[in-house]
Amino acid sequence: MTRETDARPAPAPPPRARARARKKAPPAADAPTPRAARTRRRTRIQRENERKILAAALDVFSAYGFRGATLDQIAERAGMSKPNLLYYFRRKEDIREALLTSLLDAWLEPLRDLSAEGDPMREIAAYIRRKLEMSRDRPRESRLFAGEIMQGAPAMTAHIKGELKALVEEKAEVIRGWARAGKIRPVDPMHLIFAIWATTQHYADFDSQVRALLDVSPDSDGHYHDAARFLETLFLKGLAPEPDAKPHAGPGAGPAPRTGGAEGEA
Amino acid sequence: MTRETDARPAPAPPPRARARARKKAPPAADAPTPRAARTRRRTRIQRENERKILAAALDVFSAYGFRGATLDQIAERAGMSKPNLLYYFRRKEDIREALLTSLLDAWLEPLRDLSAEGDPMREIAAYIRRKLEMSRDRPRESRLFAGEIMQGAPAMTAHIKGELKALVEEKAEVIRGWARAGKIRPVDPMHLIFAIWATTQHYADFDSQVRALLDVSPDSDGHYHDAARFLETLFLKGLAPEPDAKPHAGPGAGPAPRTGGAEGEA
DNA sequence: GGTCGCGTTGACCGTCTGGTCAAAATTCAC
DNA sequence: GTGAATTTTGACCAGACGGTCAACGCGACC
Repeated sequence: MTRETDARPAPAPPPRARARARKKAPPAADAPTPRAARTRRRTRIQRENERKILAAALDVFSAYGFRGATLDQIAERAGMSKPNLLYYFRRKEDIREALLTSLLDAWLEPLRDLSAEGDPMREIAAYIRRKLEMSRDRPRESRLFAGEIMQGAPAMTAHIKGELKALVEEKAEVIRGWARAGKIRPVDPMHLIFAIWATTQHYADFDSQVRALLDVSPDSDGHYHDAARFLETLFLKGLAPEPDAKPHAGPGAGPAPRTGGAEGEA
Repeated sequence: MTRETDARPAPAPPPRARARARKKAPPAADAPTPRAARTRRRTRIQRENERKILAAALDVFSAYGFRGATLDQIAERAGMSKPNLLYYFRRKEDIREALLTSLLDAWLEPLRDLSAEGDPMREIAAYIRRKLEMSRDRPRESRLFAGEIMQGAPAMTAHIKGELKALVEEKAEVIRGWARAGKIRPVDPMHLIFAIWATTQHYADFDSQVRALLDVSPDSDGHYHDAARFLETLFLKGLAPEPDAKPHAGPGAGPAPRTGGAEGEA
């Protein structure tokens, strides 16, 4: 299976230069910009409608996936006609791009806040708590990203290999530092981060299953409390340094080996 | 957002009883069975082609999601024409159903093997190991189920509320028994199971992200070794009973409570 | 070697869907 | 108020997609 973007014969862009009498040459020939972006200045209406569209797209994409969502659905939910929607975003793909980009930053905020200065255990506990709150309060975002990545992240590889990777590596180094200092058990920080993502986002991404198995109604949040308790126990006890932990006094315990997470590993 | 199955205006089944001269009354009027199922006996060819179709569907559904997959794609991958495919499964939806049902059992096998008789820590470690191996060796299945559940599990609610729930509750009771016996830290067993699912399946479902962040090429499995080490540490240390754990001396604190099926459970 | 049920297919159909276009409606600065 | 710029829309389009149908193999058994 190829994976890749949406891979498929490709809808073959309708012969853009359709033979229909092209009265006046289009301003920018084949401009890939939506008409709205070609105005003198960014208007209030533009900002508002773009916001409405992205909000609607979040709803629809997160519920049905990119391919499963239709422009009509998004347009309706945004309270406008499809051609109008396409006045602001020339292609469905552009909506996806804009949506992902606009949400990614906020999504990574909790990890960004993980501070080398704080107490390791407290920092990790806070990170878990915040991630879990995000699953509870913003499940659509979680599912949106999950869906994207599951399809091979066609529209996100750049973000992942760029900002995300940089951030994750930075924080992995922080965690490694804590381990060297004997503040936490020496574990592979990358896999620790994955585990925190997986366990917390699980409650948003697989919400329907969680609720079915726990007998929680769709309008209750009760189980998040238990989840928080469990996860805090698991990670804090799982990461607590051994009682006899020795702060690794390596000769010039300088900058740790570059990532890979494999210290004495592999 | 409604969620539900694929929710949407519904493709309005093409007027089945199209006015085209209906020469002879159809055998079963409006039979919902594929033609292949109406033969006297199940032939070798039937078994073979159904297998091919389900194999192809697993590839395609897991890569593009149900809505994203097309019958043409599945047919091509199964090495047959679309009408031929529809000779074996009358509707796309039927393929989904058959596929999910045929895979669910094997998917739950590792949990089924979690035995009340074994040593708790060893049992849990084995479960994690097997789940991780499944992510590595059968990522398509993982993504297939993940995609289904993320969309609200339209075609799986029965399975989830039925077999899965029964199994999970049975095993939760086993874990509860271990906790009562002081063999593991007293934790919410449901959330423990979720955490194991989440952390292990993460490596299949979010494979593309994991590889990008870890710099692992698509044809390498190396990182699964580190993942296994990390997860084993996390869960075993996280669940290890406190040193001063007292085995909850119930009346006749004999051999660990039978467990097996749900004891005091619904 | 005929025949009868199983298996396969090319040609189609109706609908959906992403996207276009020309023109009408609205807004806004002056 | 008015004219230019911006916004909105109804009517369309072409390709994709799920599904149907009549008819044509085909092979196994007599």
